Amino acid sequence: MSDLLERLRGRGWRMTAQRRVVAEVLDGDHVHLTADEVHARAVSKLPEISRATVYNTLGEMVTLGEVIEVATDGRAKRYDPNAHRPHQHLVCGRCGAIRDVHPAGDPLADLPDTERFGFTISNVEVTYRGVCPSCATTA
Amino acid sequence: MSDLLERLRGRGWRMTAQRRVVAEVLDGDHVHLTADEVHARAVSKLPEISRATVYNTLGEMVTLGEVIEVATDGRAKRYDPNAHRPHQHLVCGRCGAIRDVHPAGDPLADLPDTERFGFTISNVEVTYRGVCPSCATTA
DNA sequence: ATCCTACAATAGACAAAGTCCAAATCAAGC
DNA sequence: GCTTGATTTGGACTTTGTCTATTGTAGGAT
Repeated sequence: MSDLLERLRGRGWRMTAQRRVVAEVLDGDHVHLTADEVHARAVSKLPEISRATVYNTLGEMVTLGEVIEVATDGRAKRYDPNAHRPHQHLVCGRCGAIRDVHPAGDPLADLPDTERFGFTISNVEVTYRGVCPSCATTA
Repeated sequence: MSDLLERLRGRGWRMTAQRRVVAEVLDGDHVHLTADEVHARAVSKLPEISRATVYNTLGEMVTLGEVIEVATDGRAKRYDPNAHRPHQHLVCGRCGAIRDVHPAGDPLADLPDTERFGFTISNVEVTYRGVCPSCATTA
């Protein structure tokens, strides 16, 4: 289960109770928590953990490339532990629900050289926006 | 030149000095200012304009569909006046520069039904990330 | 041209999300 | 079990954005 924790340990990451709890809370599929949500859940397992530590830890996991930061709504950033399976996101504009999706095709190939302005492109983020089934029925 | 202003006027938008200034500041190609940047520029044309008014005005322009809100970095939202020419964004991870780009193909068509989870999808946002030429030379 | 009135602008308090720092604590190698 | 450098902590601070009560004004009516 806890792949994330294993990966981090395997990189010689110094292990502390706080880091373990953050990794446990964040691990899983279709998980896209904000820093505050991570903190709230972490507190229930380790009451004295501070907000600063949660922010630090999430930032380190992002730097290590084990977690991806997604900005789906211009509010709080969300953290996606599924960094090793390339995927995109499908977001409900009403309730904010997020699903991981796997489109066919390669969006990078769709961008002609003339449209690259000399940039060295390293990745592409695709966000599909719409309304989820349960919001759709609630008019 | 000021297409944005024209479009707004044409919709019966009540015109005030403040709204005119915001529209003028925001108009153009490859423009992606934050609300505070818009405010700063607006102040230089109309010193007594307030931050709240800039936020209100930008929000209204978004609601009217004349301006698009883009969240490229999880920090401040940026405002893109180019709402009537469908396009995507190319972002430099170092300096934050943003260019409008026009990829070939339709990313929506790339998402199979089985990956739509019953959502009604209304639009797709593609963000290419990389390093711009001038940041690349500055090692 | 002037008057009305609903809509718009303002200042400033407030809130949410995140960063920074100096001091205290602790994991892990010896 | 020490030592030490990495980690955690709490709280102040910053940035970004929202809300509200009050004042101002655009534009139609007269």
